Amino acid sequence: MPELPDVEVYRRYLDVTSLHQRIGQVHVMSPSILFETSPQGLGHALTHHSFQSTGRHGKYLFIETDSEKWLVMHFGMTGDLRYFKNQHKIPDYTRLLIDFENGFHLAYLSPRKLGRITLTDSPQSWVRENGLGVDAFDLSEEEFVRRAAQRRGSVKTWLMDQSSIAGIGNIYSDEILFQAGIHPQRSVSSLDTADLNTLYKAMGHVLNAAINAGADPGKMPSAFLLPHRKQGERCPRCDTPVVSIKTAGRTAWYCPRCQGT
DNA sequence: AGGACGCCCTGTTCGC
DNA sequence: TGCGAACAGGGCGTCC
Repeated sequence: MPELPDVEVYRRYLDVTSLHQRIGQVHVMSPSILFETSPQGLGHALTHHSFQSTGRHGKYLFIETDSEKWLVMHFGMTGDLRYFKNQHKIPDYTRLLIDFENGFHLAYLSPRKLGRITLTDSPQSWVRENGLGVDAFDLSEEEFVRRAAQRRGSVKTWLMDQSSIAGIGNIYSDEILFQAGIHPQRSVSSLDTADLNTLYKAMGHVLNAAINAGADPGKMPSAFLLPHRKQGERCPRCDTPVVSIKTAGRTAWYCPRCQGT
């Protein structure tokens, strides 16, 4: 789930559940998810401190503490956050568990352990040092067009390139291209001004709509391709069977009629 | 530079 | 029904 809309939903969830509460113990169930820190490092940064605010850049979630450190979370291909009271029912695949002194807990879930957690002093520096591009929501149309002009290769690969635009993954790149009526393997250089304008608008529309749907596939607008990304499904717009191709190491789903061939 | 590919993990789905 | 293979919404390194 964890592309920009999903991570934004997690961020808002943290805001309404986990801020300004004194943290007790921190349990690292799977140390392999940590990088550039250790269970001790996490404990030192969090225990007896509290979360103050949250931020997001692309698919990364940043949580400010009152210990000078920010917690950085990434969810890989699968992941979730869960705030709950009953300690006897720790969710499956909990890799990090944070106890609050009010009796509640925050669990970071990562079934495939492809998620990563670390600490940083500054999200801005961290984003820069890790080569992330501009967040998809902070990208103006002018900058979008400028970047397109410098880009070669396929449009889907570009949308998914975190060092160019941060936040868009396989699912939402498919959705944006579907809404824009552009084939995933079109080269960026073949897009004219009108195409880029359509694509930019589709990007904003898709990401906003997905967040408003709580990033829940079942609540997406009916004109979305997202729930139909599988064999035997049909285009929600023209009823043509959807097809898939392998590209950029991922499976792209699209409508051969609405998006060309 | 772009893209294909293997790999990291493990649960779910597919195909025979 | 059963079982192994293929696949899954990410990202990194390597090779061409």
